[in-house]
Order: sequence, then C-alpha cells, then structure tokens
Amino acid sequence: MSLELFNTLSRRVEPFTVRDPAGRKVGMYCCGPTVHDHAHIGNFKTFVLADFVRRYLEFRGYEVTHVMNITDVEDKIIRRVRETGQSLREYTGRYESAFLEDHRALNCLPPHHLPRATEYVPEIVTLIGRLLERGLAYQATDGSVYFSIEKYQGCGCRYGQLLNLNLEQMRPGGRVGADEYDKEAVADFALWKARVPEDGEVFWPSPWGEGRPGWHIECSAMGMKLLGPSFDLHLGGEDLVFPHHEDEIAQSEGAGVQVPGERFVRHWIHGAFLLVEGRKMSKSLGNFFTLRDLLAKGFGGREIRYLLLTAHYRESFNFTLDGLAGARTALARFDECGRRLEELAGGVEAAAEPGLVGRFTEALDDDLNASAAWGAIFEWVREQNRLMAEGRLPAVEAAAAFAAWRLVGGTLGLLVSTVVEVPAEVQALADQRLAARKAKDFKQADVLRDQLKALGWVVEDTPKGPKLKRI
RNA sequence: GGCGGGGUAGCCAAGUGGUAAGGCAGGGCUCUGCAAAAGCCCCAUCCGUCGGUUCAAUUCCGACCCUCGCCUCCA
Repeated sequence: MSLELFNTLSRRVEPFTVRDPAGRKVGMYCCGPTVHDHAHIGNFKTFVLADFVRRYLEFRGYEVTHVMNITDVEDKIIRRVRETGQSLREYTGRYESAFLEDHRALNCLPPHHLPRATEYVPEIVTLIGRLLERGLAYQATDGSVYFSIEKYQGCGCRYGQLLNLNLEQMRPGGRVGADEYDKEAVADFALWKARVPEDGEVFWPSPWGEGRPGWHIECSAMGMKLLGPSFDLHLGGEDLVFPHHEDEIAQSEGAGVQVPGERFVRHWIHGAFLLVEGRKMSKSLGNFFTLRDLLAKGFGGREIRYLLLTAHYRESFNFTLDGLAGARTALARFDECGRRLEELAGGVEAAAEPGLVGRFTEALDDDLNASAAWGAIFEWVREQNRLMAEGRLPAVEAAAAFAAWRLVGGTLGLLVSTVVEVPAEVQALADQRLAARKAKDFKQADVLRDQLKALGWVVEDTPKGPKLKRI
C-alpha cells in the first residue's frame, strides 16, 4: 500500500503522487504566521500538522523541501506599527522571533525556507505585471491593482476549484475595506494596494505607484519562486480555503507560467479548526491560548504537540486543559516503555521490529489517520510491557523493539532523550534514602523521597535498585 | 440565505453493512516496607432523534434536532 491523502481539489482521498519522475522529491508549501502578535494554539495546530506531514513523507522515503512564509506586512501590522512608532522590521522581528521560538518548543523542524513577504516585493511586482499584461488584472481609480474574476473565468479558467462557489449568493462581508470601493466586482481582490496616508512609511515603489502587496499574492510569488510554477503539496488551515487559497490558484494559474496540463499545486491539504473547551477560541470566552499561555501553566511543548497529533487532522479537534493533563500521563507511558526497552537491549543494535512499523505505516498511509496510529502504538506498548514483565523479551528483541519505538517516536516528532542527567545534589539525597531503607528507617526514607519530589524528581524502587525520574 | 464539516462511554477520540480501536479519568487485584512503574480484571446490549432499505445499520437513504466552520485579508 502507498500513501493516500484527502485532496481538497477533488474532495476525496486519492493516491499521493509527485511531479518528480523519480518519485522522491516533494515541494511543500505551508501558509505561515502573520507576525502581528503571538501565535495561538489554533495557529500551531496547522504548523504541527505541516511538520508532521513533512516528517511522515521523509519516513516514507521522500525528500521534502518545506517552505513556510512569514507574512510581515498586512493591515493589522501596519496599524500596530503606527500605534507603537516602531519600524516595520522592529515590530515584526519581535513576533517573528517569538514565533520561531514557539515553533521549536513544539519540536517542529525548521522549514528549509522561511521567506518574508517584504523580501519578495520584486517577485510580487513581476507577477502582478504579468497578470496585467494578460488582461486579468486592472488598476482602479484608487490606484490599487485588482484581480478580475470575470476576466479570469472568461479565458476558460475555473474560479472555485477548492469549493463550490455561488458568487451571486455570496453576501459581501463586513470586512470589505474602505479602500476597496473601486473594485469592478465584489469578488475581485487586491493584488497591489495603493499607498494611503495611514500606511506611514510602509510602502514600496511599483509601476503602478507606491503601495504594498495584497495578501494572497505573496504566497503565489514566493511559492513559485522557491518551488517552481507547479509544486506538489500546499497546506493551511481550513479557513484559508476561501478566499486565500482559491485566489492563490487564480493568480498563479492566471499568470500562465505552468507547463500546459500542470496545475499550480497538485495536492491541497487543509487542517480542521481547533475548538477550546468545546467553543471557538475567543478572548471574551477566556479560552484563548497562545503557546506561551500554556507553557506558563506548566505544560510542555511536547505534551501540546502530542495532544494536537492525537486526532485526525480533518476533524475539528476539541482542545482541553484536561486533555493536556492526560497527554502527560499518556506520554509518560510511551516514554517508560522506550526507556525499559533500551535498558533491556543493553547497547545491542538491531533493525526496527516490523510489526509496529507496519501497523503505524498502514494507519498513516490512510489519509494520516493518527488516531489509528496511536491505537497501534499503545497496543504494542502494552504487549512489550507484558513481555518484559514476564521476562520473555531477549536483548536482541528488545533492541529491535527499541529501534521501532525510536522510529515511530521520531516520525511523530515526540522522541525524547532517554539519557537522564542526575544532579549531584539529587543523587546524594537518593543515596541517603537508599541507606535509610536498608536500615529499615522507612520514615526517614519517605522524608527524603518527599525532598526529592520537591526538587522535581521521583524515585522508583525497582529490583535493580532505585531509579530516578524527572517529573 | 449559500456552501462544507460534525454529533460514538465521565472526558478526548478511531472505526465498520454482521454486531464498538486507543488514550485519560475511575474501581478491584498482583507486586512493593509504603509508594511509583508495570501486569491482570472491570468500566458503551450501544454509536443525536424519528422513519426507510436490508436476513442484518452505529455504518446506506430520507426527514428533523443540535453543533462547528467558510462566505474577502482569521491557521
């Protein structure tokens, strides 16, 4: 069996195929953060998904080039820049660094490219110029350049590839900006926004006057620049399906730079929304969490990552604080199994035990069914624990099991170092406690155990002597 | 109003035309000085409601109820 993924273009699960004739290289683009504030846990659901997709593709033998853009110019950013009096770069740099720090805290691999919109203005201008030349874009009296859906459809292109659109039935939302009054049609969208006084110093020159890029165009320009006019995989949150991704397709395919018969993107993946405590995350409900908020509550990035990866990516997921507490226990069970396997293997090297790897692969090949994969993993963990408890797991088999454990753990991005460094102070207390136990002074032993606990260490008495673990 | 997801145990969450994975929480037992970890056992006669198709439906069809998302710059 091979990997099958749901493709938003076809609205069905289909075999994952790549452009590379050798079937190895994958170009993958994921819409990244807008750096106007700290990213929240809902944003990170998408970025963790992208990282997981990349790791799984690599596990399956693909060579992935992962691109994630940084949107560093946009209405909200400009407003904050004006309010704070900082430069654009000062303002966005701060949140970009914070984002990358959070991204790392969730054990996401750094993407191969992290293009900033502001650094691709020439490419954006070129692309807009091309759309104007082809008659698919027009400059309105306000100086802004818009993409014409009507012209685009007029040349045989399809607008509405990712969803069923009914343009007549669409009602204009409340967020149509005052600077978009000059559009010919309500569905048209801005490619280049003419400079207005509120923009302050945030503007770039262009053949159409000073201004800044529209939102959708940056992803088209950067994606095609870094991955080519056609690439394999594009990810984002489900809210980006329309208009962002639909517009991205329109601009990119409207430019007519693809090889005839090739699409801009072969495969679109959209992650479902995250709910918190059963409700949409919102500041007024008090269920709005940035990653930092959760870390401040004492949860670890790894626990958060685990929780985000327990549900199927296309189902809306209910994120709860209780669930996060449960994640810690579940991970401890997974970790403990690996630790004991490693100990039992005693340095013996072996190829990964195929049973677990096979079930893990089978589950994830089926449109990344992570829940099913976890089911397989925990059934396997219990089996390994049983064998170890019964003393029926030879070192060679333990080594193979440990290799399999590492392989699946690494693919999920949840591998943890099994080497525990015990501080001298902690070790000293543990030694004192052992002495007390040997002297049958259990009262003193328990006092020492409490002291260790206060330092963040738990001691377990095993047949091989006491073992120290970090809480 | 248009379009698209969902409703499975106390909580989270897979799944299937033939009778419900897994995790957390909970209860009992074994082991232990006591714990911890681990193991064993228990924990949904039932999958929103009502109809229909079928030998058989939680799984297919229809209606209804509830809920979530998108509908122009929100992952």
